[in-house]
Amino acid sequence: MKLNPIDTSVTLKDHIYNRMREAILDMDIYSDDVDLRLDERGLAEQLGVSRTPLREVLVRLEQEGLLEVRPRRGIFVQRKTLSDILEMIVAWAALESMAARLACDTATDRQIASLRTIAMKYSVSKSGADIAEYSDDNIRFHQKILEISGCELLARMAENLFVHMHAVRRRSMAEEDRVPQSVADHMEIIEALEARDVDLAEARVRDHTMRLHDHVREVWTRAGITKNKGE
Amino acid sequence: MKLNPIDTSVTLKDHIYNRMREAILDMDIYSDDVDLRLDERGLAEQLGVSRTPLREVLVRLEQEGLLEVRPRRGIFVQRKTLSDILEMIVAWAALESMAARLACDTATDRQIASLRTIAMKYSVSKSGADIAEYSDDNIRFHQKILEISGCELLARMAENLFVHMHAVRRRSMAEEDRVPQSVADHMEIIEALEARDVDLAEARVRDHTMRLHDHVREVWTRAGITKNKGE
DNA sequence: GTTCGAAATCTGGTATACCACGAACCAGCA
DNA sequence: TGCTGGTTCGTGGTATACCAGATTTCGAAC
Repeated sequence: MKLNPIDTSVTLKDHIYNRMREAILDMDIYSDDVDLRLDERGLAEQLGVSRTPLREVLVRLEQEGLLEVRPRRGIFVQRKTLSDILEMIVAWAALESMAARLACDTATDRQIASLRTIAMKYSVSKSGADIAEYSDDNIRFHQKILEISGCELLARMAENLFVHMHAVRRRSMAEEDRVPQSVADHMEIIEALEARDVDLAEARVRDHTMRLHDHVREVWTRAGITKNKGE
Repeated sequence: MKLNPIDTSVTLKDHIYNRMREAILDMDIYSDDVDLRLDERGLAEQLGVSRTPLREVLVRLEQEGLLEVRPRRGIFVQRKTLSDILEMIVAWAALESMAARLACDTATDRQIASLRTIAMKYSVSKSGADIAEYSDDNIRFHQKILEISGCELLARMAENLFVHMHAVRRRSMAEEDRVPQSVADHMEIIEALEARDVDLAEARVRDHTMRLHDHVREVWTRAGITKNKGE
């Protein structure tokens, strides 16, 4: 007989955190008619827990930049401004380009090969693939680079940034016509990694991400979203 | 008569946070005989507050990597492993080298000149200056680069990393003989920025920080601190 | 009809009490 | 003496109650 230890470390707080995070990310926070205000007591009741653990979760979500707690005023889901988004992409580029450098030195051939598996998926079937699916694989590709860098901190920090990209996607960040370019970029990145060319790999990763940066700025600005409140 | 509005947004929690953070950073967490365990009730009593706001602060400090809360076990100040420290320096290098790129494009001549002010201070009087003081100015120099990049997020993320460098300093990270090299590096960085040479500035910032990385690895390893528990 | 202000009410902030898990201790047995 | 199992105590986790600032509402005065 064999028993696996039951995981008692998963506390109520963790469940609340996951639920809340999920719920927030699922919100269409840029729609005109959403209510960004959250009712602490109401949430606690919905979740069937008291305010105390909920509040600790809120503190955490606030630090991650998903919420804003205004004392005596209310708790609000944070709308990212264009400027916020752009800064996050810059930081992302910084982290991932460094990861590419490290990967050149430390990643195994097998690990680099695993990138191909992800990237190839769409070089062949890109025609019928829908954007959402590509977007997921795209993120996965970038996460993989961070992973094979061997630097967990870089990966973790980038992960926190990726979270906020969910909302951006809704605003038509990834149009269909960008997919071929993106796929091509990925291939070039892989080649640089395979060649163990530190500077080239860094540059290609950075440029790739910064292209997204410029694109987002273009699209959002064109859509007239320049004000700070989102729209 | 003019009255500034009293800042009601500074809540009790903020005070607790500052106190706690200060106290933790002041601890010599690598000494053999320190007690890394914190008593929640005891702290609350010392601070003269109840456990509730304290706990929210603890959640925050945990997320910042200063504490570790083990359910039903206790709250512990986190000792950074050598590997943790090295990863933080890598991430720092990533963020700051990107900041240098941005600064080349966007910083004003005046802003770059302000770097000289900080850097020069020790090129002339480095003889009698004590390490702690240099270390502070060193951090200030790097913060300034992040600041003039114009990207607040980069600066904020780096700031979170710098926090953890306090403890590192205690472990003789900044020996006297490294100061001249450091000062020289700073000057070269400034020159690259003045020349608006994006790639060169990035490389010099990165290399400078990675030299620290290698140095720390050297020193800690030589001291026999390879185990995960600190020592 | 408009404006001003007081009171009711809603919100997050804080304090307190209770609960469940874990660790340490101790008694009883082999 | 050494091991086992149960009890106790200490810890963090959770629930609840109360507090104070902020907002809203509504009525009285103009």
